[in-house]
Amino acid sequence: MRTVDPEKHALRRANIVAAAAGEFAANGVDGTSTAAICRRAGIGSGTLFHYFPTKRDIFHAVFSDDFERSAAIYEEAVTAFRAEAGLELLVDHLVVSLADPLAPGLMAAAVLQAYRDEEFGRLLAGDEARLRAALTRLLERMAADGRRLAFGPDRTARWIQRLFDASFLATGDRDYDPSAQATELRKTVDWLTGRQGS
Amino acid sequence: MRTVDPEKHALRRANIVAAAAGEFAANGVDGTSTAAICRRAGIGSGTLFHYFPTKRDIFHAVFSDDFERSAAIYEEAVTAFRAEAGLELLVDHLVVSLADPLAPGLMAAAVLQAYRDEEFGRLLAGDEARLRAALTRLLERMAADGRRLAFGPDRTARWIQRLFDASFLATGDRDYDPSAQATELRKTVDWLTGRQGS
DNA sequence: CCATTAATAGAGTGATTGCTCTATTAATGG
DNA sequence: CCATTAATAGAGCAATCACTCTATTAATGG
Repeated sequence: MRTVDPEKHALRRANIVAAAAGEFAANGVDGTSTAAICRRAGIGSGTLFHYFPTKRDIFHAVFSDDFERSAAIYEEAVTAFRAEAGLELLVDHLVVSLADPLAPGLMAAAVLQAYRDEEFGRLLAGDEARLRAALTRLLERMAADGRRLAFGPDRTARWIQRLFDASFLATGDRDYDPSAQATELRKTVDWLTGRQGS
Repeated sequence: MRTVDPEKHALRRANIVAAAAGEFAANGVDGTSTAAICRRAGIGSGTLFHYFPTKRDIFHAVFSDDFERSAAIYEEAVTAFRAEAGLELLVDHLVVSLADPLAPGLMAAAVLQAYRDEEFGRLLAGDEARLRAALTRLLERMAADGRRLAFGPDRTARWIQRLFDASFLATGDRDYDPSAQATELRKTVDWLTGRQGS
């Protein structure tokens, strides 16, 4: 008999996913050929389809791997003792993910895919909903503590999300300035959440 | 001899562009086949390529037609007597274009295309730059009139743009509420531009 | 050290792609 | 009413696509 080493298998799988992410970010789902993924990953097509049944499944994997990690952070933020600390945890997480150079391309590819691929749409909506739920719960607590939010907790949560969505898109700009962006992002979030300051 | 009627020609061309826009918004550039455009426009492939040399050119036309109309509005806004009125004109224009149901799909398609198609990248960057220049000039005048902007004029202009970019993406959501969205958008712009109020 | 089977490569396949070419129709000017 | 040519359709083509199939290698457990 020969058994499968789950650790080695996961590693090889992750290597393919990483190569695919680069291609998808640059060319979108339909613009990426399975041959291009193979070339970048340094494998043959037989190997690729040994790990994933279809190209679509590779695309799903790129995101669901990431969403799992994010869900853990959302959970942690909600259970924070101070609501402010929880919000800060979420904002930090988002600011960090802004640093990923693949982010704008992957985001654009995801928007298009969500239209045509119902399963992927649900995947994406799930992550959005989890983040919004976490933000909303924290904002509700802050409002109860006397913070004057710009809008209701749920709508303010949406705006924070939207702000980051927009920033993801902006990271593709040639003159994008990460540190100025992060500072301004935090200041805007502060305004949305009614934090005192200049 | 037989001459070409420029008006009829433009009309037929516009019909193809409209059909193509719908396909591109739903499936992206690579996900849209020229056959699909023909089907939707109700024409044969021979006709399609009689009006446009390549699929890429059709995609460019979808945007450059729109950018021309926008450029005229930017121009009008900058030459407004009161800077506030000019800004309002721009915001109104953006809010109106948010109503286009194709907006989020086209935006996603555009982001991906900009990576791989240098000419299109310049086209897109040109419109962005024109809008930002108009916003910046108006904000500079407002700052000189005593308005206290959230950031410098140029960076505030960027944030206004980004806010709308984010809203374009949001219009794809199932529970998108246009009127609440517009109200909140204006309130956020008011904050960014230091307008007094609640 | 052998049986088993996971891992891999790459040639091959039918379907689809963007686009060309040819033929036909119909509108215009004289 | 005819010559000219814009407008249109659709068959056809080389290239590319996602994916399958077969063969080979190499790692594991007994």
